[in-house]
Amino acid sequence: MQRTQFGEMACSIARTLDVIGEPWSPLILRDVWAGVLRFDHIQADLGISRKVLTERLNHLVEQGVLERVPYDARPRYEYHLTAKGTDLVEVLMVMTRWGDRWLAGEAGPPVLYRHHACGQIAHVDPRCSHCGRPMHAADVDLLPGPGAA
Amino acid sequence: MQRTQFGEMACSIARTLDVIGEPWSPLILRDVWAGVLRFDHIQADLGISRKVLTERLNHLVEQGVLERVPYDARPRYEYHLTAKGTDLVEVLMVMTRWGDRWLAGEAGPPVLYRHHACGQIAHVDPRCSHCGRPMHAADVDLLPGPGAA
DNA sequence: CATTCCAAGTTCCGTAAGGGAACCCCGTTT
DNA sequence: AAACGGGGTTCCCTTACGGAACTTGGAATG
Repeated sequence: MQRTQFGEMACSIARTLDVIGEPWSPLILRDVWAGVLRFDHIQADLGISRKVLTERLNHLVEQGVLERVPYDARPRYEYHLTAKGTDLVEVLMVMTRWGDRWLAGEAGPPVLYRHHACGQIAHVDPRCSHCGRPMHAADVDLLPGPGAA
Repeated sequence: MQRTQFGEMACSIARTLDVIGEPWSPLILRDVWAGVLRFDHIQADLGISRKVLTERLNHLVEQGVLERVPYDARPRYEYHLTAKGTDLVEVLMVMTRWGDRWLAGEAGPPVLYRHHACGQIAHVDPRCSHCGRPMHAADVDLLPGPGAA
């Protein structure tokens, strides 16, 4: 929806919302990450209207998060994650962690992550890039950076 | 906007979007996290319409992410993060990381995080809760969990 | 050669949600 | 008694979503 443009704000959260802030965009990325790559498959999996799916895919391609890749001599296309898009999946992984913890209820998480490096079922844990210790909301101060308005 | 309800899907991402998927919600959380706690202050800071701000705040309170706290004998209220909401800020921190990396450009990040534990300027780094090594999009397999549909 | 098939969109319409400005309520200050 | 100020509510207009039907372009079928 988003009549207001967030991209101009001096805030990386707002700018990120300009890319994936519309409803459906994160779920489209999730599908592509999980291997649901084609228009009709995504449409059926999500139950999204074809019109809106077209808009979202075009936007995500314009933003460099997805790329449109032919998979046949006929005009047939798949959507793949770019490096920029793959990086964005970390946001989804943290959302998954939160939903698992606060919304899954008795049934438990719908999806589990198995970490390649250790082979264990695990979840993502935010840590400090400098010292490696946990880095949660209360563990940081916010300071103006070089790109501050 | 979101006529489609995501909350019923067997997906923690979709369920999380039901809480903070509408436009503005993440920015409202950001403001509260950063200490902008009152209706008029949030409204002025974001430039959001008062009507939509009322709706979003009510929704976030209903979802248990914010709480409405009186700060005066007069009917005056602030919004504070609950434990559930504080946990959700981790999603914002990862969004910040992504926006800083891919969208900030020459000017650099608008905001810096200083980690209390080490005192250094740093960013959040997703790691495996089991082995502590990096955990990015390509480092996991997705498996059906106990709450799968 | 004409018909059917299919993926991938595009078009159209009705409805619901956002934007903006004005208004309201209620306790306080002057 | 009048003005003030925070925290909303109401109204109208415009835009975006949902859904279904239609289109396009190349293959496969008969």
